[in-house]
Amino acid sequence: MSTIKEVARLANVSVGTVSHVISGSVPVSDQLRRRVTEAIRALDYHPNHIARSLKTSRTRILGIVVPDMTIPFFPQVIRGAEAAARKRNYYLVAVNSDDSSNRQREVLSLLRSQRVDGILLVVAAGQGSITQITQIRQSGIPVVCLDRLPENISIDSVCVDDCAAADMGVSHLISMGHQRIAILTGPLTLKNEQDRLQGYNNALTRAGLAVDATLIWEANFHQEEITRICGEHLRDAQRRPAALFSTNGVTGLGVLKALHVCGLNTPDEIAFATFDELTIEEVFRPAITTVVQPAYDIGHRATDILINRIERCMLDASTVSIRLPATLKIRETSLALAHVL
Amino acid sequence: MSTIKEVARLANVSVGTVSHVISGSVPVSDQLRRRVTEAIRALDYHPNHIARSLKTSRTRILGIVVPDMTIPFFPQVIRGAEAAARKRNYYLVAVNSDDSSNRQREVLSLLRSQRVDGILLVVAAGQGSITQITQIRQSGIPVVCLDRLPENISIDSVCVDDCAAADMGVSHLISMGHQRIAILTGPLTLKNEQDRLQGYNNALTRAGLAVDATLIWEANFHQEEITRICGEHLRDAQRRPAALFSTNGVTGLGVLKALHVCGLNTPDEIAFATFDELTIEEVFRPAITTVVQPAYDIGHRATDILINRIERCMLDASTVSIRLPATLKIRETSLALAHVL
DNA sequence: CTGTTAGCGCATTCAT
DNA sequence: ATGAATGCGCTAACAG
Repeated sequence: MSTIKEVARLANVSVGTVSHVISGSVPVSDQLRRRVTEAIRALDYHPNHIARSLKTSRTRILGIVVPDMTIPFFPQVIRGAEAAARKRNYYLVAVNSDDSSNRQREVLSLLRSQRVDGILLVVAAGQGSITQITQIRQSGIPVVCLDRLPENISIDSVCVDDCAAADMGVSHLISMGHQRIAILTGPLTLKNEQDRLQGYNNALTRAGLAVDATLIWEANFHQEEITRICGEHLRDAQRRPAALFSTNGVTGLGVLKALHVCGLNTPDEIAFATFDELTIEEVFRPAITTVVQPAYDIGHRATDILINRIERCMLDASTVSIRLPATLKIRETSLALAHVL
Repeated sequence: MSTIKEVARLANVSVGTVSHVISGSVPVSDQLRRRVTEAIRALDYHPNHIARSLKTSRTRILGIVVPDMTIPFFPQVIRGAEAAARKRNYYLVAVNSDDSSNRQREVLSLLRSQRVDGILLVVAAGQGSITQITQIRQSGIPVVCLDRLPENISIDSVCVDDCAAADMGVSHLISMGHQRIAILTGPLTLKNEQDRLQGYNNALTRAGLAVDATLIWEANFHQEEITRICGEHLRDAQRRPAALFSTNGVTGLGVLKALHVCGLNTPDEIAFATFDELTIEEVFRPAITTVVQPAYDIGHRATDILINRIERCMLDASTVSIRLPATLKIRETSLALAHVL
């Protein structure tokens, strides 16, 4: 790897001049500029960002931490963030936290050690995120939270309007004639899961339906457990709800697996709607009624806010909390039951 | 952000000593060690990797470049790579190339400028990758190619045994009684698409079936175009094949969309098998017969080889080419046609 | 075992 | 408009 010094020697100028033509911050005569660019090409010179960052203490790199990139929602968020970063001349690196607070601590530490200019964070499900976030911010690195918001901390954030989105989905099920509607949530330690549950409550209440605690099923993010938990509730035909709403893609998939295990058909035997697209609805059956989050936009907006913070355009602005609307895609699984019609 | 100097001052030792306790490479007395670790905690000190790397010219960071993280195959590869990297105390950052040679040049340049210790590359579909790879290797950064292999260059690589995998899928269709079998490929400029086509040819030939050029359909990676191309071929009922094999997940999805547009049912009107899982087969219909690649393993193996190269365990070893076997998941879409039975 | 110091590659004053 | 010199934070050699 050639250095700026070698370029300077070949072009027969000083390192300062090379630096100037690269940064463009100081005028350089055409002749020297040409000599320098030629030398750069000849040596296949790539400026050492490491050295540059050590000097400037800025890396133009953003980090994004997500629980698990194999959950389809997150790559979309990342793509949105990447696009926004690119537009403003930043790069984005993505890492997984495995939804583990400990691993999250590790990757955040990595990002700090790498001196990324800012961090986009989808917090892990466990405890301890607040301390981690506080430390990072104290060290001067801006953090924006996406999708999942930590509680008891004032921080820039971008996510869907969870309460309204769940309300919309459940209200739709109600409008299709269903009354006994169950909800399968992720861990309720997560604020956004709580909010989605709240939306469910709101929708029922507004429709004059009683909220039945036995129809609120809390799960986690482990596929087998979700399926087991859901299956247990569905087994008893007497108690079985007319419709089921799940608050995220992972639990949604668990619902489908549980229905499959129990030999239940949707929508004939039970209606179903979920947060997050589970598959390509055009070509696969059942076509699932879905509350679709603007994943790309969430990533994009969050990144814009983050870069604003970094570049001090928003130094004294108070916390920004963006709540984006979700979209309801009505499909087959929420059709009214035959015997209700 | 505190520095090693501040830690040294607070612990009342020299910076050298602090460095020694952090690296563990040089013995330090228990007393000083304790003082130092306390100071580190007190100051919430995070070593500046930037400065360290400038000194050591090693970053312990690996980069992986994939065409598009939203294609489910790639996150799995990345996870495998991440796990392998973590085991050997490296970190992994992932970036997208958008399957564009130009963008690939940009991100590779970024990775070089960041001085990553090694690069995992799934080459973009267009031309120009070879020059890019050659330059990187000349600069001393090891590169391992995954999934897609560039031609005319000797380089470490890990991918599925494309020819055998396609052969397996097509042979299965033949064994189900199909004779007129079409293949929908991605761009044949890609070596692995060529190999998969070769596997198709081999399977037909071995079965004594003629290879019909009008049944070889070449597409690209653009969803709408794939659907259009496939739809055009399927429209004519006279010429329609009995079965269709697609060589990757993106074209596979295009097939399903085209079938949907044409109102064709699989397997009743046309059998179908594809490379790569398109959805969660347990719960969605149609359940598609699939050639499943060991995506996680591909990432894992490639990363191991890369780190071996980096750490010189394999300095003079010749090029390593790993070919992993695929698995055939036989499901509904490849059932024999009713009128054939 | 512990302290001192040179220098990694670059951006940035400050001279000229 | 160009060049020379300084130091970012750290590691590794060396000295003690």
